[in-house]
Amino acid sequence: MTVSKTAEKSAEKPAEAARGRKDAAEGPGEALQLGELSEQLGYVLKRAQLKVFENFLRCMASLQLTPAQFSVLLLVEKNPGRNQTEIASTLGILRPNFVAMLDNLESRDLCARIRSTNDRRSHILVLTDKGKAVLARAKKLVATKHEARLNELLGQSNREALLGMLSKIANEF
Amino acid sequence: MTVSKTAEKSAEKPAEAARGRKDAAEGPGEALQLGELSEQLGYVLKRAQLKVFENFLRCMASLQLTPAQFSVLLLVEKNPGRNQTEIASTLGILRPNFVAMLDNLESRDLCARIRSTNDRRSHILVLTDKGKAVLARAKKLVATKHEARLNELLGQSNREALLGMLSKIANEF
DNA sequence: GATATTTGATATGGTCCATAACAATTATCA
DNA sequence: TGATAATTGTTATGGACCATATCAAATATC
Repeated sequence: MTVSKTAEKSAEKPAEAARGRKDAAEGPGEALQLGELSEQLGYVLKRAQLKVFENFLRCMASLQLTPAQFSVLLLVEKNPGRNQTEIASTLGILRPNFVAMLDNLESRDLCARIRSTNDRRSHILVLTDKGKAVLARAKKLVATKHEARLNELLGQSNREALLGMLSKIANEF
Repeated sequence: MTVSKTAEKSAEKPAEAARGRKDAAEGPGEALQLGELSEQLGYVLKRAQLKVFENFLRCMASLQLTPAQFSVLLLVEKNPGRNQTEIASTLGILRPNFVAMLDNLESRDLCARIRSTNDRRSHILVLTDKGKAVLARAKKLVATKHEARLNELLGQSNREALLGMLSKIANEF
């Protein structure tokens, strides 16, 4: 069995795992030198992203929503009446991979596919009432538990600066 | 056939893909609203990370090094004589998954496993001469093509601030 | 009306991540 | 000392995510 979406274990905390065994027996001085690694933006970026997702999953454990699912619900709420192709591609999800994702959300009655009358090929996406309610609760959890923790760690203005720089990288790099 | 590590196509540029088809026929106004999504740190963080890795792979195309492989070479160079468990866990790689990675690097004669004389269970890791040479070239490519581009985009001081905040998240979140 | 395109879907394969289990070796301690 | 436990590298395996090819139905194009 594997840990499902809501992973709790995460099996390897980078720095801590390296220590912890030999140290007790051989003394303190066995920690590896990260060296230039800690200056590599890609490396640190990846590490930070994993931590943030991990925390997001913990905060959302009660609602069982992954970051990707949360983003779909947000986007459908903001843009009701769009079809699968539009929603998927805006999120960078390939259409084939979006099918199973929607199957999941639809089976949990969070969103619904509706055959379009204009174009009977496409499925219009909308949130169900339950979907809207769950999303509302999810937003609150994210705001009070997740983003709040980041503000606490970085400070409000730093957090905004960080967001700005990341957006710049995401859009202009 | 799939595109190997050095992906060039990347199949879905989030925002651009959504437009591009209907637009030409139906006019401009069909872009989806990202809404609160663009304020979600996790979302933007993930997007930025993908862009950075993508650029890294392009810069390293001539050396065929992935970010993960680069990090292994860097760490082994900085900490010669450590065994697989130590190197892997410092990088957050699980030992079983590290085996194939080392098989690859070793088959390309970039690093070598040496049976330890102290503990004949463990394999000491070192860079080969070729490994050192390749790593040196890799560092130059990263500095001149990859990190330079980031400096250009963000500015030196912003880039450092970004790195600091990401480190904080990676270590203290 | 013949041909091409788009949409949602299926099948499939690759990569990465995580767990269980094993043989060889070493550590522990009764 | 010798039985038991723990560690190292490894294999096997399965899940999650990503990417491509292909399909039938519907629509667009010419």
